[in-house]
Amino acid sequence: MCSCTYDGVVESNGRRRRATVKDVAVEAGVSRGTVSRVLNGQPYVSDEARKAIDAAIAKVGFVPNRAARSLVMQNTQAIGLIVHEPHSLFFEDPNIGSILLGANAALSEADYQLSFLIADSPRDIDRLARYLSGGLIDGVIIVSARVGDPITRAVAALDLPAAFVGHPRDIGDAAYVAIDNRGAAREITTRLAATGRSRIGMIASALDRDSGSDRLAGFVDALGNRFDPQLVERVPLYSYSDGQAGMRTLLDRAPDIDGVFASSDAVAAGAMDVLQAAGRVIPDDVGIVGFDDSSWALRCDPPLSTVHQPATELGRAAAQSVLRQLRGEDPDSGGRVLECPVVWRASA
Amino acid sequence: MCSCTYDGVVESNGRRRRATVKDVAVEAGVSRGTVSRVLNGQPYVSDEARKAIDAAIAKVGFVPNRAARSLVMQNTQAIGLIVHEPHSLFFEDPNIGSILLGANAALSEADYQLSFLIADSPRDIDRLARYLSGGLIDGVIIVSARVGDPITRAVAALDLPAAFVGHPRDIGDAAYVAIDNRGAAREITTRLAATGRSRIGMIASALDRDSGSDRLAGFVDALGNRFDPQLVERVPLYSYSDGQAGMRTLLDRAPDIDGVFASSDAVAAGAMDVLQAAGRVIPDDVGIVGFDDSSWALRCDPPLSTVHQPATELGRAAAQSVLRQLRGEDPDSGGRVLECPVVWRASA
DNA sequence: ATGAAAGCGCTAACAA
DNA sequence: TTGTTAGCGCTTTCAT
Repeated sequence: MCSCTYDGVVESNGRRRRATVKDVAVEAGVSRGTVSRVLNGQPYVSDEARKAIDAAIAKVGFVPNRAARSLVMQNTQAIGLIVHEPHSLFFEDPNIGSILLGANAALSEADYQLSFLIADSPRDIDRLARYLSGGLIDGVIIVSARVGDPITRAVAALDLPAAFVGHPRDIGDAAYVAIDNRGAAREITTRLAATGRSRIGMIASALDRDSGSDRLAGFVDALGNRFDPQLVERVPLYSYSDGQAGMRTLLDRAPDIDGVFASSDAVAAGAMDVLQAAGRVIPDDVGIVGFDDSSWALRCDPPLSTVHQPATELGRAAAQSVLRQLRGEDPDSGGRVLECPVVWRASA
Repeated sequence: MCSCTYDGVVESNGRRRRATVKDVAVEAGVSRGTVSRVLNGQPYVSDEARKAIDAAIAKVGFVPNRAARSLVMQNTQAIGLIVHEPHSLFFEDPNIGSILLGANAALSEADYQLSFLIADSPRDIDRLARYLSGGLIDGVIIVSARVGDPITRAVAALDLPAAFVGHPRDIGDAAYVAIDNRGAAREITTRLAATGRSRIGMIASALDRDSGSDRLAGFVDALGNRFDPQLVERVPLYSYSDGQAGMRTLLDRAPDIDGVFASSDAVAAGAMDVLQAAGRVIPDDVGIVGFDDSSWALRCDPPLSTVHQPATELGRAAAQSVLRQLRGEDPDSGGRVLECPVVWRASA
């Protein structure tokens, strides 16, 4: 139960008004400077004054005006998180929620407010650029940027403290937190091959992003000279329906396929449904693995072998990187790469 | 391609600094007042001055400081959207993304920034209350509040312009935008019954929220005296796994069940998987319907009959309500209830 | 049509 | 230890 009163102060004309430092000062019988010192936990305040001020704050229900403080401090204690995902797609991405939560947790500890900013239309991007440069935000976390992203450019132009989740190639030496998509893809493909498969294909998505192209590269790495380009099908999105479509094509082109690396769990789920509808038994006839370790993986039957993404940690680390930059600490010297273990289940 | 330069202004000591109205004024050879008038599109500015100022703005790369403007205007052109969902659960809710997008679209048109605020822990709620009262936000949209929610109380205490998505019973005459959960539940249950089912059960979730209890009430309405309490199973969440659990219990208790109203599509998907695993054929042996018309519905096999929620519209309408309140227009006289048509597919 | 000047609420430098 | 004062960058009277 919160006992806070947001009473404000009654003016001579009878209207209520939000209390200001001045009201507190008058009520406590001290100066505004002293009130400010208490507010900011600075030393050189007598116990007596501090007590009087605390009482006065409670009495008039004072809450500092952040805009005023921002104006003088040149900071806002708020950090933006931009997801540059087209349209409503970002809710299909199982990681974004966790990234958001991880970032929020880290910022919350440092008493920063997370502001989730949506870039849903060109107009949004414009407004966003203005917002970023308007000084309402001290730093920014950028998720799922592409190479050549206008948001990336705007942030660079503003040199706003920023951290990327993922690693587009054109962010210079900006901070980023990523996973080793290529290494993980290589590892899970190798394991899939080790289950005795000889005709392994891939449904590759989102090749315009580092995550997508890296997963494909890892797949190629793992197969080495056994790699057959015929067994790779490219689709636009990490989605269930693109998984279905990709699998249909692959099945047409190579009915003898006995292993599939799907670029995400959602893609794997779509592929699995198509395979099963075509009478294939998983994992007996075809082994299949995904990527993300999202809720899709457990909904599959049999449950999906996949790569676990530390999404919460990605968000948390990105937030911490921004906070560190804000404190003027070492700029993380580039980026951090987080572990993403393979989770082996029954689908392969 | 954006030609904006965020150059700022070079100081005597050589360091770059963000340009201010004063810099623009000097550059254009006018006063700050005139610059401000141009910035705010006010009349009584000569074409000559306006042209000089526009040029100066471009030259020095001026972007207004929102904090300063907020301080004097007492508003921020930003509106918060609070989702009070425990933990990471809010990304499981298929509607929240659309609500977010709808709200963003409406606010974007009015040149407001949407700030998505997360209430993930008690500490968050505290910080949130401070944030709301800190004047960084002009109004707020509140999603999935429960009765007695501390956020609701804080907002009421601040009398911040607010609109609820959904209709908790204790929000007084605050604005809200909702669907008629009870009516829709009644309608879809009636239709399910009309397919010739005689032993119809329900998996009821989230009874601590208006949406959950209303759906149950509608179910009871529809069945009238044919209602059998034995056929209702209560589970905590609108989730796939709670759907599975609920269906197992129901199947144990009433093996002759031939119709199921699941309180959400995710619940229905869980229930459907359990039914099929138990050898029931859908819709021949058991008819099943859901609620939400989310991506779950199409992922089911056979696809799910369900109630379409106009989630985007809910977000948009809530945003518009807040904007109207901000403009001092009629406070919407309580709430709006949006249509939610039944979508009939193959599962029943 | 425009300039000068007074604040919005807060912090910080300087005096005392 | 405390009070005084000068801004932060902007808008907005009130003169002119």
